[in-house]
Amino acid sequence: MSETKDRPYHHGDLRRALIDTALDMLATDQNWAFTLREVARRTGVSHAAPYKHFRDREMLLRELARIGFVRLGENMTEAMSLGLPSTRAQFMAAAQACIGFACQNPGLYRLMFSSDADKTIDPSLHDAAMKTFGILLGLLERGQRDGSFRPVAVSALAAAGWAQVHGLAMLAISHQLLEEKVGSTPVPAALDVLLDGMCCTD
Amino acid sequence: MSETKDRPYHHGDLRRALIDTALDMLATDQNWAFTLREVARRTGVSHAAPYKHFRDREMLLRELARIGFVRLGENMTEAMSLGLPSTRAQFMAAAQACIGFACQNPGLYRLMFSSDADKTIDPSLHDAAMKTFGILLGLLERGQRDGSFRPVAVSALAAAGWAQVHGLAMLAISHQLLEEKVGSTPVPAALDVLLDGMCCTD
DNA sequence: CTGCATAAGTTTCTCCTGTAAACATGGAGG
DNA sequence: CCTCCATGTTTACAGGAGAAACTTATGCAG
Repeated sequence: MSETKDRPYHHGDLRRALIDTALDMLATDQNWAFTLREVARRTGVSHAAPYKHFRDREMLLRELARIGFVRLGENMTEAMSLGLPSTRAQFMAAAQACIGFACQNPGLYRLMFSSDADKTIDPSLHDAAMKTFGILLGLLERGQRDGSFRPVAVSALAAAGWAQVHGLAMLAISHQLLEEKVGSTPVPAALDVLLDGMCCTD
Repeated sequence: MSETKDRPYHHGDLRRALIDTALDMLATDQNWAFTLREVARRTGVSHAAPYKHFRDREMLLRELARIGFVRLGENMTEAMSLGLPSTRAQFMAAAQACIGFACQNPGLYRLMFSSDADKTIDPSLHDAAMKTFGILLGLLERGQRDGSFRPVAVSALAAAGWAQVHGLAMLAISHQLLEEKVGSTPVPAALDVLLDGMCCTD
C-alpha cells in the first residue's frame, strides 16, 4: 500500500485495468471472441462496471484499436531508427516490423482493421491510424528527396507501399502464405518486388 | 405454384435458401453482425431449422466464404478474358476486379479473410481459396513465359501481387484510402508502382 | 469533524443469441 | 396402406449486451 497503484479508490484505475486485460487476452487467446463480461470477470469487477468507463463494447474496442495503431507506429519508428544505410533498407525494416507486429498480435491487428473499429465514429482513432500511416508517408517523401525512390506521385508510392505491407500482414495472420505457393520467405521476396518498382536503382 | 421453387417438401431447398438469404444480407447490410436466428427469420423458418443443414453457425459462415472465393475467382477470370493486349493489362484488370468485388461485397470479403472462416477446418474452403489464388498464379506464370514479367521466382511475384491486391481491397473497404493521403485514384496508381517492379519493360 | 453530492461498482432485469433435446410431419419405399 | 426418416418446430437453457436501480466510499463544504 504505497506507490504503484494500490487501488486507492473503489478499484483504482479500472479503465486502464480493463484495457490491459483486454489487450492481454487479445494477445494470448489467438483469435478470441471479444466479450465485455469476460474482460470484467478477469479484471475482477462486476460485468456492469465497464459501462462506467465505456459507453458500450465498441467504444472499448475502438480504444484498443487506437492503442494498437500507436504501438504499431512505435514499432515501425523504432525499426526505421536502427541506422540502416539506405532508405530502401529502412522501408524494408519498417514493413517487416509492421508484419511482425501483426503476427505477434493477430487479434489486435485484425481488430484495428475490422468494422468494429469504425474510424468514422472516433476521431482519435482516425487520427491514430492516420498518424501511423504518416510514418510511412514521411519515409517515402524522404526517400524521394534523397533520390532513392522514383519521382512519381508520392501518393502512388504510399498507396502501393501501404497496401503491400497491410496485405502481407493480413495474409500472414490468415495463414495463407503457404510455402508451396509463395516460397519460404514471402515477405522479403514480395517487398523486394515492390521496391524494385519504387526505387530508382534496381 | 409450378416451376421455380414452390417448396415441394417441407421447405424445398432450405440449405440453398439460407445461403441465399445470408449472402443477400451480407451484401445489403454493409457491415452486419451475422446472426443465425435472423437468417432463419428472414428465410421464414424456425430458428432451429438451420441446424439440420449446418452443424453450427461457423459452418454456414465457412460455406459463405467458400462461395465468396468461387465468385471472386469467376470475376477475376472474366476480367482476364476481355482480350486485353498485354499480360500487364490483364493483371491490372484482374486486380481491379478483385478490389471491385470487395467494395461491392465488403461483408463477404471480410468474412472470407476473417478468423471465422478458418481454412484449417474445412478443406473445401481451403481449396476454393487456393484455387482462386491459383488464377493469379497462372497469370503470373504465363506473363513470365511470354517475357512480360521479370524472371525472378514466380512465388515472389505471387506473394507481391496477391498482397498488393488484397491490401488495397482491405484498405478500400475500411475507408482508409483517403484522397488526401493516397491521391484520387489510389488503386491503379498503386498497381502501376507494383507492376513497374514486376515487369521487364517499364 | 460532520455530512452530503457524486463518481465508481454491484445487483437485477430484459432482450437477444447459439445450441441441444424433444416433438411433429409429410413424402418415399416396402 | 403403413412405417421410417429427413426435415421441420417447440421448448429450454446458458451466456452476452446493455439499462436501471441500488450501494459505497471519497472529496469537499460548512
